[in-house]
Amino acid sequence: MAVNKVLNLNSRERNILVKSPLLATLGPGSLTRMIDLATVLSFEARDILFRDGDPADYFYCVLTGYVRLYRLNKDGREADIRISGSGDTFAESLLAMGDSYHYNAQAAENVTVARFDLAKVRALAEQEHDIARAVIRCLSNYLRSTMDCIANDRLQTAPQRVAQYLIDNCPVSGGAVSIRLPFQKSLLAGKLGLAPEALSRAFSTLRGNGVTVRGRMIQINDIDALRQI
Amino acid sequence: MAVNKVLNLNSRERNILVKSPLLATLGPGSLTRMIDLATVLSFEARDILFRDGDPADYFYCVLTGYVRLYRLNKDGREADIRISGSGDTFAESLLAMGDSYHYNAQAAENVTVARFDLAKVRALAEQEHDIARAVIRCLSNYLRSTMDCIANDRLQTAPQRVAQYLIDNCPVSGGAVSIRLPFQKSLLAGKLGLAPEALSRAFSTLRGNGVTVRGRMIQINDIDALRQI
DNA sequence: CGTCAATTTGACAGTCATCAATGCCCGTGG
DNA sequence: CCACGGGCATTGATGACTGTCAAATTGACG
Repeated sequence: MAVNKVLNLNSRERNILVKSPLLATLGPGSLTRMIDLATVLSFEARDILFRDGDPADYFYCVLTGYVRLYRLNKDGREADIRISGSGDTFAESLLAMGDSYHYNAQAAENVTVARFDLAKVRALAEQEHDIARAVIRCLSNYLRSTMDCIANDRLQTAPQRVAQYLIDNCPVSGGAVSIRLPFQKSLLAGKLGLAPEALSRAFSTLRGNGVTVRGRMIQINDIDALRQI
Repeated sequence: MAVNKVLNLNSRERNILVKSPLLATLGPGSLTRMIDLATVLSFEARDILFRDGDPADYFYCVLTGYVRLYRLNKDGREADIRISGSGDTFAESLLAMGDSYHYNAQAAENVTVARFDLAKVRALAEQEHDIARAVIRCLSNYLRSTMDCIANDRLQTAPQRVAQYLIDNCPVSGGAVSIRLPFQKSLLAGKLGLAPEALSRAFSTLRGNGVTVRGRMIQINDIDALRQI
């Protein structure tokens, strides 16, 4: 498994990295030092980056594709915790503490990631204020969105979660739009805490609210109508 | 509402604060400066500390009692996001960004909290490495436990969640134990993402696994039996 | 255009929320 | 210390929602 190659950091990848939330706010010196620490890896769809409980020496930043973070119960059933896309970091919370991963990470499709040595970044953050500040920002953002996720899980039904997702990912604020899902529906289902069948039925329900689905393309007649669900 | 008095920091409160995750690792200088920033407030049961959307100038650390963080859907239904107890901080993620709260905070019982000015702590964290490091630690811990919460919500049934809670809060690792719940069952229900009735029924189910409930006292015949659920 | 995987649809069961009624605990005041 | 009251917790009945399994259909991609 986990066929991956170490690659050189090409300009496109470097560009994504520089714009990622973790690095975007750094000064020139810190930025260079961080980029020098980065190793680019590529994984094929379904490859496992690491498993729950594995000893942890690295954290990651997604460059292209999507990585699925999930956990298993003892029956082997999977539950997604987060879907990380371009620019997102994961396992960064190990910068503070901990020597093993607390969830599984799997490439949802062909993926390239930047890998950072935890100990080296930890040391760097001790020296450079702006790196510590950036880490705090990232953690705060993820904490906030994770808390949002709990609230959504506990308050909203399947159609409401899907409507919410569409609203949150609309380029415009009102009227009619078309969206193209950036990944498979089964991945979206997991992200929303649903079985794929439940996502499909939620879309069916939303058809009555002016939502048309054809493959990955989704047409929305009236965004404001979705807010009322 | 929100009847509260500003109090001086007495020695017991100071002691709790010094042992809290946020302050426990600080050096003498930073510790003093942080404590000097703290204002102690007290709230009565059901008082609202702040509401979702309120402009935010402070974050908090619980000294005594429990504070409920929750959000509302548009029908007015509530969902708990976290229950903060002694030593726990909340709204600390606003140290990085944001000028308003993202959830409601309510005293679950009579409560005393330490309040910190966000801007001042932000400035302090810029100067003192150990404060930034402590903030990173706190955020990492909360992020981890919040991700755990999502996984538990999505993977476990009500009796499993309750069993998990009992296991996590057992002073010993095996055999028979008695636990006293630190708060009302309705609060535990919310913490576990359940309606109070569902918690009650989960306890009924666990009776078949050697769990006896009388008021806040819970007797467990065999902890290892709970792990098998 | 064909093949395989992804998605949809149907049928069903299980879990949990909700509402209502009853019983119990806990803190209050005597 | 005991009695009392009000809120908390339990229990029953019911329904909504979603997970699961299986089969049919569609879509993606070579």
